[in-house]
Amino acid sequence: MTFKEKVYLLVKQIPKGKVATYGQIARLAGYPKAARAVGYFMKTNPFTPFVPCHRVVGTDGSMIGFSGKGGIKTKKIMLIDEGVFVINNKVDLKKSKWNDVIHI
DNA sequence: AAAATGACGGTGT
DNA sequence: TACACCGCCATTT
Repeated sequence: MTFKEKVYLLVKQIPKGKVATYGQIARLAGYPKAARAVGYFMKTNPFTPFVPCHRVVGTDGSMIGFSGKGGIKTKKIMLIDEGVFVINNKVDLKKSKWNDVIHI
């Protein structure tokens, strides 16, 4: 199992209505500082329909990346459509972060 | 094999 | 709070 495959598996497990950060995926995959590599995998993901890369955002909820059609706007719409709280191009991680243990 | 690139993250100013 | 730098990893050239 390579780091790359772990990343894809983790991203595939992100439930609808939740999002994860690049750093979080990297950490779960075993390399806490490989966030950049994770982003690279999302960009060149060979399993586009199976890997919901639009559910992966920056550590502060910033919607970076997504070079697809419509760019950031499309990503934002998709997330909102799934029930994720999005405010000003940023995801409300307090409510929509995946694997967030703390819940008030 | 070495250097450059990129959908990042943390720290400093 | 916002911007700039440096460090990290995998991939590409």
